[in-house]
Amino acid sequence: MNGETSDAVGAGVSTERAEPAPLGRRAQTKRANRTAILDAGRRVFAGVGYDAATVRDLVRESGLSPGTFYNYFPDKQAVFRELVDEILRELRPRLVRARAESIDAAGFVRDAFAAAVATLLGDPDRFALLQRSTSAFRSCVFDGEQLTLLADELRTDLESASDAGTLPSFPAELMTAAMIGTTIEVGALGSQMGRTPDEIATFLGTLFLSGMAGFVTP
Amino acid sequence: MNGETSDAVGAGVSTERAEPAPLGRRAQTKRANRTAILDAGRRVFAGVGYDAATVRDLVRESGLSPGTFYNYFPDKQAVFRELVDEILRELRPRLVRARAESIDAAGFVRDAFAAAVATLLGDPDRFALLQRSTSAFRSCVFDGEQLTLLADELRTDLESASDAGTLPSFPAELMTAAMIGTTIEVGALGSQMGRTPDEIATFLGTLFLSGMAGFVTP
DNA sequence: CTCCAATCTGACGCTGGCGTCAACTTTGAT
DNA sequence: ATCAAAGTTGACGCCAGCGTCAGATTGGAG
Repeated sequence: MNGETSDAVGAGVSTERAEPAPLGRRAQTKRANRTAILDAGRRVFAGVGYDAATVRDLVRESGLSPGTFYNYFPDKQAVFRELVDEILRELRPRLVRARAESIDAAGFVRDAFAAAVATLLGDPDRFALLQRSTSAFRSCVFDGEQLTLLADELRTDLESASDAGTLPSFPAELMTAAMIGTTIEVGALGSQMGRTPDEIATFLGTLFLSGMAGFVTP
Repeated sequence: MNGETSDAVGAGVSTERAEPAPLGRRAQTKRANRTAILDAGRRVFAGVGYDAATVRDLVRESGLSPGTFYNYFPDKQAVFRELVDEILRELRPRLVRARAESIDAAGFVRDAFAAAVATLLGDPDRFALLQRSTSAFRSCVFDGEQLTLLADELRTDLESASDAGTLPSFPAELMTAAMIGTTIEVGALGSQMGRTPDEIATFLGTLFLSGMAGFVTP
């Protein structure tokens, strides 16, 4: 609890470092509370689904009180959004990496699905959230910026692959929609019927890879 | 579930004919009220979506009163279920016909998607309902018997086509899930981005037809 | 140690939607 | 024309969940 108040000293330092715990008790609980609410969100949304969940559920589960909740988030949607954003922020770089590391189009398609499925279905709570709140997930996802970015990146990749002749030419927007939508859909249904993430990813990869081949090149 | 009370009279007649209006005033309003509620449901669900809709909305829109509503349906879910069932009851025979009339696997796949898309997206209210209540639609659909039947028929067809060698062999359950899910998904997203039902159906047909080819035959 | 500001708390009032039911209207049989 | 049964009506009581705010608590600067 000091580090920075002594301005003379910190002059050139600080702003970058966040590690050595210059965290005051205040900031600590603040962080802890926020985390508690988000954790509660993960559990509650995974448990009863977004629609059925109430702010009170989150409050109860977080161990805080209603007033405090509203100090951190304006409503349950904000919590949900944050959770979804978190997932997408994790997914995006994974997809970028899958693209960068794969040598051909086939590899890219397969690896991208593998990354997506791993990210979305890897963790049990996340999986449950996806299963029980598909629609909320979808609408949150579609008006947030993360998915727009993700979809843009994907579409761009698809288009440049098409242009380069590596992949045939198809309606990129529809294909993007299909890939994202089908992943969510088959992910949920597939795991409901007991398929492993690997099986699901392989299935999706095969389906889309060949599916794309069905479109005539320009 | 009605029209039979006039047992003495109808002796030889009735059950088949519904036209000549042997309908008492009583039965007439009964039918009219039920219809009014279902119509209200179509409009309301299409307008604000299932989750946001309230029984009061249905009541208001139908022009009846709360008490009357509860004479016909126990809650809004029952109304929604009925509407969904209606759609599926229409879809099922269309799919059967598509299969019967098509000469090869390619035709079957394309025609089936065309039929599905036409049924689901043909009517504006239906389209809106699908767009705004995807999740409710999905869950209603998945615990109702109609989709089970539909999915079973589809899976059976796919499996026998696989066995006959007309189509390659693939995980039929996953493929079924993918086809149904992707249709809903791409249908909603595609129409949101202004694609016509035809374009959507063609896209889906092409994607899946070639997609299936990617799986090795046994 | 003192004290202000930041933060937490939970009881409170409010809203909106739910399902009911006693009173009323309509139907159709006699 | 009469009347019982069927059906309709909407005001009513109820309750879950919301967001707030006055007062209690806590952190940390002096």
